[in-house]
Amino acid sequence: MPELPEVETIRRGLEPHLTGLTLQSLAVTDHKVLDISARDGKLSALEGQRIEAVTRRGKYLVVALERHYLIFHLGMTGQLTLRDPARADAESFERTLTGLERCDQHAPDRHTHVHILLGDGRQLLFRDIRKFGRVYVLERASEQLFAFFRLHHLGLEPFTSDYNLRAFLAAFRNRTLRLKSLLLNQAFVAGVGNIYADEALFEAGLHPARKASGLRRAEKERLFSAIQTVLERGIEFGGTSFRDFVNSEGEKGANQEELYVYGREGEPCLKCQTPIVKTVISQRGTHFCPKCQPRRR
DNA sequence: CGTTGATCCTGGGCGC
DNA sequence: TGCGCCCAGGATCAAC
Repeated sequence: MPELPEVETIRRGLEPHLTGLTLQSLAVTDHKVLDISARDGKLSALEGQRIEAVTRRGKYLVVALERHYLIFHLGMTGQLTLRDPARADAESFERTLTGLERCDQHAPDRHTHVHILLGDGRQLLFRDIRKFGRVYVLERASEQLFAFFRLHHLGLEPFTSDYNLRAFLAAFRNRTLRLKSLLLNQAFVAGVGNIYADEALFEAGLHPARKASGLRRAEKERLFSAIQTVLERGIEFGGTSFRDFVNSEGEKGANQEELYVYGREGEPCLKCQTPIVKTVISQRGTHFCPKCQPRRR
């Protein structure tokens, strides 16, 4: 679920609340989600540090403390929510709602693996049903973050000067795989996952099974723009909530209503009415319009 | 070096 | 109602 637009939505939700607050205490209840290098007691060193910034690179969310970085990757089902125990609906997660009552907060449950208590009494909770998510702790020395991103093979970062046509074209070098696989590779463009890969290929009018090596320059240029377009739209609509994604307030996004191909198998293409086709490419469900995205150019 | 496929988890939906 | 099976938005690493 959480691809760049979802992580950015969470980041924007957290940043104004977290910046300036103190991380009072941190408890990890399932150490599987904790990166091995952080399991040696480095955690207590975080307590008492002030939160200076909340940033993002690809699908990684970075909380910059005074002397450390606390990094979250949400995997497939990860959720990072801000909870105010003093709020009226704080406990409603655990009881039956009636009438117009709403519950936008997640009370901790058996899937909540990291509990962070903040200086103002609120909590930052990391919850992840499938446990594919990870939490990393780095010392905040120069180059540490850069090395972390290099270790995780992160490629071009959309919406930065990093993401320019020259670099994009260069990233096609020695690539023979299919377009869908290329887009899922974080070493190509960081932050694109299964949903936005399908949407970007539709936006660019490119068949997902075409080889990266077979694209003309004009087609690469279309893909370059399309990736930005679909990510931008995803952020604008607050992320895509198919199953698990919620923002930092526990609310669903609206981008699932704006998708052209993902999850629309058999439904008419919104541009040409041709039924959307679903196949499997590199073990991932792949959706496309056979008419708008022809196999041969 | 690039690419492919298996694998880590849990829960929901579906068919029987 | 219950059970088994398949599916799910990600990243890594062994093997080719």
